[in-house]
Amino acid sequence: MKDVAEIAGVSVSTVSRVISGKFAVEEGTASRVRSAILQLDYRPNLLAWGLRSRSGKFIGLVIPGIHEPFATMIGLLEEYVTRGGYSLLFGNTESGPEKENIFIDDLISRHVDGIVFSGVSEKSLALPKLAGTDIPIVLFDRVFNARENVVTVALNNEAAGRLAARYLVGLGHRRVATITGPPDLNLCKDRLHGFKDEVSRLGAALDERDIEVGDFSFDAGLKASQALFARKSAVTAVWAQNDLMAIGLMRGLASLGKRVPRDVSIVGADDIPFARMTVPSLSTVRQPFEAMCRQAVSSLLGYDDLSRSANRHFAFDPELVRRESAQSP
Amino acid sequence: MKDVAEIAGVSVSTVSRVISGKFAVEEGTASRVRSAILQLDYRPNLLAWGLRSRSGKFIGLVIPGIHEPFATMIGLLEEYVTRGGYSLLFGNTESGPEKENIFIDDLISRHVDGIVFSGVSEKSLALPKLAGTDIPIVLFDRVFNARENVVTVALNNEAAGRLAARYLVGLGHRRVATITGPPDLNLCKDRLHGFKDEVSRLGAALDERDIEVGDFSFDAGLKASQALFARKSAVTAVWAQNDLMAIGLMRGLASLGKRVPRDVSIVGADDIPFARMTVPSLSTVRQPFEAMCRQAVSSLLGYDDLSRSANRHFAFDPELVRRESAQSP
DNA sequence: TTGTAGGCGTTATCAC
DNA sequence: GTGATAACGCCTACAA
Repeated sequence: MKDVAEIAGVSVSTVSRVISGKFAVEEGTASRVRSAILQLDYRPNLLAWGLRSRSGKFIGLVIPGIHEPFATMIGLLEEYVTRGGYSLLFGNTESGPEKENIFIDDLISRHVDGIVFSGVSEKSLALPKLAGTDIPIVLFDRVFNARENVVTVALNNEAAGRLAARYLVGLGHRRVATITGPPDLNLCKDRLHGFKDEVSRLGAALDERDIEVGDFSFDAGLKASQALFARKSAVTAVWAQNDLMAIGLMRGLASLGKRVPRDVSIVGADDIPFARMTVPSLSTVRQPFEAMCRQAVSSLLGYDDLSRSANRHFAFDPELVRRESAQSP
Repeated sequence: MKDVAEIAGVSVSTVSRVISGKFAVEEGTASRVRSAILQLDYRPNLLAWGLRSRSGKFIGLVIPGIHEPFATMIGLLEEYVTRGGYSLLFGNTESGPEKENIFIDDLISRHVDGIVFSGVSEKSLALPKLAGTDIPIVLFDRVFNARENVVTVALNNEAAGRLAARYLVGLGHRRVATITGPPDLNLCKDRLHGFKDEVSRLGAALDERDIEVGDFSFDAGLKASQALFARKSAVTAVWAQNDLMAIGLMRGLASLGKRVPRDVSIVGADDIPFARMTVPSLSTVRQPFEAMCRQAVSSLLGYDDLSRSANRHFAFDPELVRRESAQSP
């Protein structure tokens, strides 16, 4: 910038003003400055800019893995974040709390302007630490009650459970099973509660022994297929709390010689890109990730307004996607 | 930091020295400083640090999408990058060259310490621009000859084609087909050449009309299933140049009533996580992404050594993964 | 071993 | 409308 000023024969302040465009500069000098910028291929130094303005101009993203649906989330968030003129700094905390800790410290040190947080477990060490700072946070898909002034973006999980139940029982299934995610996650409890309640409300049966506990992985679905169907079973339909487990279940059922959906109907949750690619394609309870990510980013960018408003919790309604993996028994 | 110095009763330089640990500091003062740091919950400002050291302490990643296998790449690179004490700044250039341009400018402005580049097309506008800077670059999976001193990490693509051919023909297939990626990408040409050459060398047939041109997407595979098998065909095996197209092909074949592998054998490339999840599971030519990403990062971190050495191009050998989607005809 | 001073590239505040 | 100057938080000669 000093060089630019020299070439254009003006002071650095004038150069700064031309660049920002927020102040009046005579057209003649302005164009001299512009051509000097071009000539030198000058680029502003965001580090220096950030130092002065106390803003790194980026958004941090904390997620517990790169598998779906997180990969989709990363893509969506990146789009909205860059569109807002920020950059995405992302960290995978799958490997444990130490990594999470390091990453959060890094985000603070870099003066991020906001964080989208979706931790592995709900008892994360990071949130209390973040509470000490003034960094805007959005909790994605995880609902805590630790911090009062935190913004929350999540699926209406109970409704998701009810939707799956209504679909399956409506199809005519009388005896259903389910595979849950990690039980320490509130969202799993909510989904299970909605599912359970709606199933019994509609007069169908969900035996306690037909509730398998998984961890949202393909292998958990595989294992559940054994637990549920290795012996003869009266269950004709299963809801898995995410697509990956549903796909694992389908895969396991194929190995067991059971046909989907003829012998067993399956419904997943999320609607990851892969759901339409399987054979049979997977019916699922869709999470509107696009709207959710958009909301997360816009909450971050207009954070102050929100923190003063009462409405800081955004619950999105799930949507049923009918494909091939479920039918009437 | 000023505050820390005040509390500890020392000067800022002493605090700096304690933090860096590179200089001798008396144990007494050092511990006073440390407790002051703890007391104030002080965190160094990476923006200021970067301004002085002219290093943002991060690595940029430019990729043409978040679908597989890029999602896996992101995860792997993030791991190696953070392990080296850097952060990952990533941008998806799927939406076009303007976005790529903006992102690259941002990376330069942020003083990234290196860039892993995997563009959509090989005629990217970004490379020439980057050539003007001294930022270390690693070209991932894309081979250009634009820049002499660029580091390259890629699969041995011709070998991948040969491997697929040997496997399929070895199984007994006499008439094979293939689906390629975008023809303007060198890697696709290389894969095709290897496949073609090896097929004919082994005395099997690959008709020109049985070479479908795709774009690495699921839908391209779907379309190819129509083009190849909607009418009666003598082809009994297909190699798709990536897994996503192979999965699309399987999906299309199922809709056509053809069974895999009984009627048609299929082999993919990449070995994305989903390859083992499909029914039937997908046999494929594996790209050793882990080793490739590790190499990319370590090339970036030790760039200077490499730029002086002759060996700046790393080609990794593919590996055959036998699963269920291919068998003898 | 420790302190002082200057500068990294910006922008904001004051003069002119 | 424009220029000098201070300050953001850090590091590093150089001095003490």
